[in-house]
Amino acid sequence: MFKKSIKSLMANNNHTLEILNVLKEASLSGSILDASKKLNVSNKQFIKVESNNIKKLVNKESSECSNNVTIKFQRMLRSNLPDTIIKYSFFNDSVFGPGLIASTDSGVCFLGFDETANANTSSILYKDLTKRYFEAACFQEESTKIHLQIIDYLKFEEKNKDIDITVNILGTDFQFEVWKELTRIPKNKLTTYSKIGINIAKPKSFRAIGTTIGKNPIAYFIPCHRVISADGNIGNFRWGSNVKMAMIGWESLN
DNA sequence: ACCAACGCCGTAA
DNA sequence: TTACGGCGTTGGT
Repeated sequence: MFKKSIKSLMANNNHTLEILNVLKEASLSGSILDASKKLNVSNKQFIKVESNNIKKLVNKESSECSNNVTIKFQRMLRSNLPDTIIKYSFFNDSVFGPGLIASTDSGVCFLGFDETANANTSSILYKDLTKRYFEAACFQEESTKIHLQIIDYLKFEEKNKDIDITVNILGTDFQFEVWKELTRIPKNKLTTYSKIGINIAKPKSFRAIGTTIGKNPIAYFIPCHRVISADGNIGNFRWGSNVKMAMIGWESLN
């Protein structure tokens, strides 16, 4: 169904709204990630969004659309990690594809996606988790309540559902400052790396902000996908531009 | 403690 | 498109 639309997009010079229409069609058939993959893989242009439309999104007045996600930050100390147990679960059926979620007794410590549908212990996700918290003991545990709740949420079967999540993560002062700032970006709005810098009173730190956002341990809920390049390109994304595009597209529709 | 290298950048040419 | 400045973090001495 959306294959046809994608072809016509390739013929024209596609713009954001057209891309989003394709994503919309795709989401109706339950495969927004597949559509994003096709958009991205077939033509690099498809991840470049047209400047007027992106301007609209970036400069959109907040917040006619409020967040329905509330994040509480619980700081993890590296020195406690040897005594920490981390439980992790793989999942396969979120709107944004397969992924990995992990938590300690105090909160969620990791959430990532893998567009290559390779969510298992040989995946980049598992390597990231175990490298990040290498001192801790990690166990696979599929029935962890918070995991089930979040995996269920990521199917988005219920519209505009509220959710509160406590995250228990490792980071420097600067990193926490940046990640907290991300949670202040309203849903359905985009911003840029440099604007984040201005907001945290470090206007020249945009390069470091990119690095920090790339280390965001909790994908989607700490919404690093809402940050794009100042030139209107969608920018990079640790879990792949396809997933980023899918998230932006999804939020613009919901 | 020091320094080099790196990364979801920005912008000038 | 390319090049380079600038900024925190990291991993090597």
